[in-house]
Amino acid sequence: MPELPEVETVRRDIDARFRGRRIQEAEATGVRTLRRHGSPGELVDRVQNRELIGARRRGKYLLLDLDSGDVVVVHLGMSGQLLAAAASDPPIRHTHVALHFDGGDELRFVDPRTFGEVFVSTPEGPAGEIAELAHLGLDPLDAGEDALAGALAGRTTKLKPLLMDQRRIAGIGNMYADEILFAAQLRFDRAAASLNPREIGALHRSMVDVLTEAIAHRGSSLADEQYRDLYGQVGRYQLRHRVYARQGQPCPRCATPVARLKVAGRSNFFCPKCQA
DNA sequence: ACGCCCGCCTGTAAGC
DNA sequence: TGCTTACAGGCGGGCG
Repeated sequence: MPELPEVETVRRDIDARFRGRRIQEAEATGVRTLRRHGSPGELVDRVQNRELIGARRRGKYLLLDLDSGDVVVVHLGMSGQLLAAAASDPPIRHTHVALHFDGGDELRFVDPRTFGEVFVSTPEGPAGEIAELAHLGLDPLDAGEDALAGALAGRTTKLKPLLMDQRRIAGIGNMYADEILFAAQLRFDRAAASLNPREIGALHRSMVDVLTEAIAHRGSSLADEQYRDLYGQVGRYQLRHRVYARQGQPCPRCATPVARLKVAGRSNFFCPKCQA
């Protein structure tokens, strides 16, 4: 599922390919994808004849800045893809939005499971805050160790749910949470407030290292997942996963079989020996 | 106010 | 072999 590294990979590719180009025409057909709008036509009206001036990221959200000041906000959800296509390419099933750029190519939002969404927003205030994203917490790549310690302090929740709580830290999902916790040698069900300073340091270092490495390898694509980059290519970081979806395989640190434990219907992968 | 759980959704794969 | 069922999980909302 697309998390921070996948969204960042797509962001960089969109910025490189479409920045400075004008959206000549837009098609929006996915009612559920455009659920924040009264009708899909609202999005069409606000993006047509606008120039894309850059792509930013906030957590797992992709922000496409237009020359009107509006921002097209995209969340890939579980199965969303943003794909560059030529106008002559055949249509793809589950395409909910298509932006046709000058020069003939297009950007398609494809999402079978429709957990993702697309909407246009007008930033507010001097900082350009997007009201719909105001709930998002720290970006893991910007936050220092002190900020992470602050997010953990006094929390009664367990460590992994906190890492995945977008209001605290924005961009980490189930897959990278497990990889980060393995790197930090911490169990998913540790009480968040129980970490000592050394453990907080390890968690911070692991969070930055894992996410940075994953971006460098263009994200993770798994067999049962849908992630593809802007050009339809899979990522490579799944080849470096150490615990996620690797139950029964040897821990790369101590060779103990990786465990899988379902809690509240969600899978947790970890080394029962290395992580405490 | 916070923690926790459910339902949304469809392609894939396991199971009978 | 073919059909049914379980599973994957981010997020919003409801509940306690």
